Amino acid sequence: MYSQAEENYLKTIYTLEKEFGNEVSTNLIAGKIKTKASSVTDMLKKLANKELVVYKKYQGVYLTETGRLTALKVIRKHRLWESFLVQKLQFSWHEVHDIAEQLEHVKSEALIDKLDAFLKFPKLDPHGDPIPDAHGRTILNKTVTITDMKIGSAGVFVGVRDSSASFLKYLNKKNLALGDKIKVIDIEPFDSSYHIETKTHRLVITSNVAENLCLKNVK
Amino acid sequence: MYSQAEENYLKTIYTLEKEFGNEVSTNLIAGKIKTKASSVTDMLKKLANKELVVYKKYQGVYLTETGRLTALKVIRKHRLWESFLVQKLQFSWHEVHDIAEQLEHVKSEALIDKLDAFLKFPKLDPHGDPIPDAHGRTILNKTVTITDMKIGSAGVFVGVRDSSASFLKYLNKKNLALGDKIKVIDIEPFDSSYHIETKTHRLVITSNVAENLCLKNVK
DNA sequence: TTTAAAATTTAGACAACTCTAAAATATTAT
DNA sequence: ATAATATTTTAGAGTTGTCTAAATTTTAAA
Repeated sequence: MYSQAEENYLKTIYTLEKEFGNEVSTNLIAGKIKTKASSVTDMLKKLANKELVVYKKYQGVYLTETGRLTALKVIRKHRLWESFLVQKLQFSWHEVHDIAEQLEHVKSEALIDKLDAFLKFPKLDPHGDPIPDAHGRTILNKTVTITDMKIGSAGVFVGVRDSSASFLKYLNKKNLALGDKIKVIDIEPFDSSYHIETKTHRLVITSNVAENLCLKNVK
Repeated sequence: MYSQAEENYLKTIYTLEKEFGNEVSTNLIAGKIKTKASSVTDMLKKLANKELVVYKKYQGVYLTETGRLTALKVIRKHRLWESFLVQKLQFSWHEVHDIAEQLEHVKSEALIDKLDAFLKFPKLDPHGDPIPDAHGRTILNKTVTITDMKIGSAGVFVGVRDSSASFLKYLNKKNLALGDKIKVIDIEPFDSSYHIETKTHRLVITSNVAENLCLKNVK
């Protein structure tokens, strides 16, 4: 069994590897986890001793197979709990992260399997991120951001790149929700803002917003 | 916010006060929490500094009003999670304690209130113990154990004194479940065993078992 | 290619919680 | 009432995870 701190580091390294490629630097981890670089170094040594990461001084780390699987298990728990909070307890999607951050460390295989069944084995969490199964496998989730789309094309809004509470609140305010069909009406060359349309309304979003909205089945 | 360790001590002191009366001794706590007496002493000083308990050297502790309320909040969380695990996730009542022991430390008022609503504001947990409301209040739960009953009397099985997994498994095996109507058929004077009857079957239980079954509405 | 800046690691310390062993206090049994 | 025993506390130390400040290594720039 791993400690909460260890699990958090593994999860962080996993997501940073995905985002920035293979070797993850000390400072990058420190930034994400809001701790000091020296603390990160200490922990990386511990994780390396347990063969969860490969660590060479001054050269960053990457996960071993065991480390990757452990990270995926934590992510699985996090996303299942987020799904539970939104679907069953009626939380809004911007409120669930901090709570799931705690729930993900509860130790019990049976618990998470039963939760999975209770939720009818969801494949995506409330932010559109894929939920790994018990073996760490996820469905392919081929998505595209609005900045990749042409004028006139449309797709289904299935996820966000930025899942900060402030961004999610913005989406709530603008009445954009997962599952909505979104069509690109026009792109303003001057400031690269996007004119988009849903079933119920039209609006203008900045490119900043556009590159954080993930769509599927774009045609 | 209090640490997990602090919360566990408060909860333990609360239940020991209920069971053994007001001043709780160091050793009693150590036994319950499976730690050493010296560790308990250290923690009692900390809790006393925070005015959660009143502690005098060599004389045990008792909870202050704040301490009692804090303990009740933890107990509320524990029992709500146990209810969730049994009612929604189909756990059996002997499996839920250790998991609830972890879940009870998750910090979020909103979470526990929404969980309460999701479960339709249950008043008793799966073991028949009362669930405190947000203000620490519980329903009166006047029960009687079988050893207090006369031959021929009957009542509804609503709780257990001993909620160890082994006892709960025993009850499962003997097909005794909360809500069952139980009638005392006979008491054997020789070994004080009890002959009891439910809607579906009759059985003999030792006095040891009898004094751990709580019944309500006994007539 | 040497220097300046940035990133990383080491050394030493601290906080929370635990432990063992020894000392102090309380309880009990004679 | 005193001795023996049990309980509780203190002192000192270990573990995990964090921090600051200083030293080291890498990277980027002149």
